[in-house]
Amino acid sequence: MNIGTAARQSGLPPKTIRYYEDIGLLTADRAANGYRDYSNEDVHRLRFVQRSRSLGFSVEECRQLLSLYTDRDRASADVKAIATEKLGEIDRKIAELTGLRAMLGHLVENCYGDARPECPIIDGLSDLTSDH
Amino acid sequence: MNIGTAARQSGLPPKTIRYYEDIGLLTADRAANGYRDYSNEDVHRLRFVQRSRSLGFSVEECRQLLSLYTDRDRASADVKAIATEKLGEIDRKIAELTGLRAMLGHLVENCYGDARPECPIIDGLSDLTSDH
DNA sequence: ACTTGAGCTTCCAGCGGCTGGAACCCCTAT
DNA sequence: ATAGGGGTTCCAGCCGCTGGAAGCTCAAGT
Repeated sequence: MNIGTAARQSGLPPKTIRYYEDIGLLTADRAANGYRDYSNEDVHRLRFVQRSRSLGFSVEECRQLLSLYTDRDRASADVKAIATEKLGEIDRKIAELTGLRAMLGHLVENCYGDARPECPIIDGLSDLTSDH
Repeated sequence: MNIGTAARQSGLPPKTIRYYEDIGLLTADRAANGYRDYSNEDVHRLRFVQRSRSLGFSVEECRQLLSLYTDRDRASADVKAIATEKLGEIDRKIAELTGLRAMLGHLVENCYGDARPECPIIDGLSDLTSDH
């Protein structure tokens, strides 16, 4: 199967698949004409990476997960450790964004948003400690 | 005031301040010896950018906000429009992360995390549609 | 048989937002 | 005089792609 088909089936753009090969994440066979040739198993791995990426794993983490995915004898604890760590990161990001949201939301709420120059948002960005 | 002092007072690393000057976000005077020379007003602007960045505004948005900040006659509606748009982005990000958190959390919860190779996380990454 | 157009190949460059490092200059204290 | 801790420039690299150019190959239509 050519890269375009593999792309459609995995949900990854061809460019990205080539990039993954470039960085040694996933390799593919080559057909006689030099085209990359993907097996169904290759497509499974591509989908696996696509999903892992969309769940917030970095490419390096995907590399680890992929080797755990391939190693049928790995301990589930190894996988869980990576996933749990990522869960913590996601939680931290959510907390951070929630804090930002509260702060920015507060500023926006207090801004009349009319033609006048008085603007609590600008004032707030100038000095977040004071009361707006 | 030298760049190091401005850095300490604004909360931005000197490298970042030079970078901002490079991309034309904030310029500084030069002293006779060629050193950048920051006024208190410059430091205010640096802090303003630092805060805007930390609230999730892109550098380009900071450029807009900065010109609104500098323009004492601007309408607060202009500022509010940018901030409200950003608020929407933050909300979308939070929603996305919350979804990820739920999915990954579900996978992690169902994984024993022991020495056995059975692993719902790996299975889930292989095929998110099936039941784990 | 020839052309067209889609799809494949490689390689190089650039995005955003810094950050590290090299090589050099300047200022102050000892 | 010298040592250090500033400052200056410029170039390169991080991550994870993405766009584009130039050139192949293949299948379909005329």
